[in-house]
Amino acid sequence: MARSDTTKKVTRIQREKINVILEAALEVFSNHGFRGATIDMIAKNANLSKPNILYYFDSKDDIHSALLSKLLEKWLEPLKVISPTGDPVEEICSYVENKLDMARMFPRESRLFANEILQGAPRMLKILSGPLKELADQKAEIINSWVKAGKIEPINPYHLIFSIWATTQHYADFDVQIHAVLGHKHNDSHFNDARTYLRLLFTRLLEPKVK
Amino acid sequence: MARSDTTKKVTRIQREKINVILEAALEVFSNHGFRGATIDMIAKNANLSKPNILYYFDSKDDIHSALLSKLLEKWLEPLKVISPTGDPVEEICSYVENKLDMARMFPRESRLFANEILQGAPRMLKILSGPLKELADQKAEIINSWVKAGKIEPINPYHLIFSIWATTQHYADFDVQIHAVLGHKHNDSHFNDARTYLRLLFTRLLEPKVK
DNA sequence: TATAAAATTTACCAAACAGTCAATATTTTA
DNA sequence: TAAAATATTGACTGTTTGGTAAATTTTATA
Repeated sequence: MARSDTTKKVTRIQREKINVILEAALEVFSNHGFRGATIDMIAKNANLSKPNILYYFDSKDDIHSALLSKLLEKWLEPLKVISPTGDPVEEICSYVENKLDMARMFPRESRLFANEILQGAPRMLKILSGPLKELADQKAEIINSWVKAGKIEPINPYHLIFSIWATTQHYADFDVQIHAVLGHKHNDSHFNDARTYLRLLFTRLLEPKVK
Repeated sequence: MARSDTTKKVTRIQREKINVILEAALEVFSNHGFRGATIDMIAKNANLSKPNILYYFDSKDDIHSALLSKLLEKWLEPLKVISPTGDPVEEICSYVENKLDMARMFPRESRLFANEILQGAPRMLKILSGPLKELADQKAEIINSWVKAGKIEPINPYHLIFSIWATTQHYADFDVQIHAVLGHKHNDSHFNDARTYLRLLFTRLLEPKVK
């Protein structure tokens, strides 16, 4: 068991080094996937020796799990914020913008997530069919109530959610492709266009047609 | 150099075994990524021995490359089909449906692609910024001409294309998540809902508003 | 500042893995 | 059907990698 897992109090050094390791691991795992990452790569990135890494974490798996659970809360937060009392179209568009902001500001987290799902989510299946599903169900119900009240056009709420996830995370996960197609490198300027485009996309979808 | 690469003619057995190997490799690479896959896994899947695999392909890399280049043509085909002379909204919606069909029928190919892009496309960058960019540029121009002619509402053509890629491939790449959230397993029934939803999404976006 | 606790490192091990090679078996063809 | 070409395999090699153990250094504390 890793030093930091005992019941004894956490030292200053432990706190610092654990953060350094997780930061380095996020970099490595998000760029290479779980199997493509090596403890040595993480160690090099963290300026620590491999055994030193394993002094703080029991195993490679352990580091990866720590990252995933740390990530989850942050990842679900924007969806939680959707409120049944707000203006429907604005609630959805704000959600889209929040997710897009996360893709821009936390692309490594997005790719860590994508890597995990892509490989069949071996370490996350329970979370997906537990907390994530429950949250999605809850928000789908809100969306349905908006449809019933005639506040937005009728749509399938689950597929609406999927399309929001897909379109926003795409800018982080497929970043390389986007830069290749747009033909410019090393800047985020396309995020402005993306925001405008996505707002239009979802506004047109949802806004009730005037009769 | 692998036996099959010589200039001599390809035998029946070579043709058959190469197909068996590529099929097995697609299964393994798409589920585990390049680094997560092993030649042994491919061999087991193909009912061949590891050295036998390496009799037909020089290396693991070689198998992977063969898969990627085989995939590319099939992957770009639906985009090529978009024609400037057709009805704009229908052309786009058909493209969406074709891409969605591919996600349903060739999820492994989609994941192989996603894995590659997610890791920074080390073996595909040139194709992305070459043929893919050119094709995207060409289609973006068509879309722009439709906008100028007032046949569709003004939108950024590149981000339209990105959102089509994102929303359709999502059903293959994030399959596990979708099944977890929808709470049913082992069937494709949600693809019907997805088709309806996506058609609505892009129709509402593009259809010129009656004034 | 002496001692105990925590942190770090050097030198390892064993398993997994990509790839080789020589021997053997099978298929083709003359 | 015999010789030649092709296909397959078992046994192997060197390397990478996750992880360990024991010794050493650094930090905290009494």
